[in-house]
Amino acid sequence: MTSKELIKGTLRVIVLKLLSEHKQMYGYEITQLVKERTDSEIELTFGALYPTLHKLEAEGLLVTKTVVVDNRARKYYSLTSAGNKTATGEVQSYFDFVKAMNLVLKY
Amino acid sequence: MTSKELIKGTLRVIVLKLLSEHKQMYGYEITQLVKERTDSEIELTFGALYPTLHKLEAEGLLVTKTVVVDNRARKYYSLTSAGNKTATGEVQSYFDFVKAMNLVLKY
DNA sequence: CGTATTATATAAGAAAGTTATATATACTAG
DNA sequence: CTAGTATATATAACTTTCTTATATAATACG
Repeated sequence: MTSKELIKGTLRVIVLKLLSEHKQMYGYEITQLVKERTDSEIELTFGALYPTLHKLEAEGLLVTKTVVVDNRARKYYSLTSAGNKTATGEVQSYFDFVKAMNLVLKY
Repeated sequence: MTSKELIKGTLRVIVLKLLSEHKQMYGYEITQLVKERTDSEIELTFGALYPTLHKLEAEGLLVTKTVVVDNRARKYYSLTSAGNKTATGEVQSYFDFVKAMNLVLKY
């Protein structure tokens, strides 16, 4: 994982986007998908991921459902309709921000 | 200014890059150049900028020079050679991170 | 039987922002 | 002539967000 500090502010967007793609995901699954897609360049930590998920839940953007799989409790997170709208908006904001950054850094 | 939270982690890169382009810049000038280049999408706050500049100074990446212009003290910041090397590296890391983010978000 | 992998979660601490505040000059508009 | 805007630097209090450490527990592999 190259840049640890750059993840600041983007964790929320990552989570919203992945949950908008999948009907439901559990925490560990989210970290593994990010790791897989980025060839280990971005590795989410649980200490950052769970507070983010809990905050999204508190905001009413996602709901949870606990299921027992292989004798282990697994907690699934899925976006509400408000969560899906927010996801679309925040992904757009992220790309707008990257465009703005390009204007600053391209010289 | 659209996305306030996304600036987290990128302020340092912005400052390093702008200072690597210009022999010297003062704080206000940095905020104005960012605002100008991004058509006001990114507006740096002084409460974030000055601590960042002071941290870079403490790390030996920049040096300061105070000059009086129009009866007002103006503090110029300029990168050391170590600062220039760091700037190149951190700008590269930023772009690598954006590429990784694209891999996560492009689906 | 110990280590790695899978799996969730909290707590303490650090880092990096935001917002508010203080200070001060110069220019512009009413 | 004075109130507001622009120029200019800086600190302090506070909040958010992330890192690191810790606790817990089952399964699989060797």
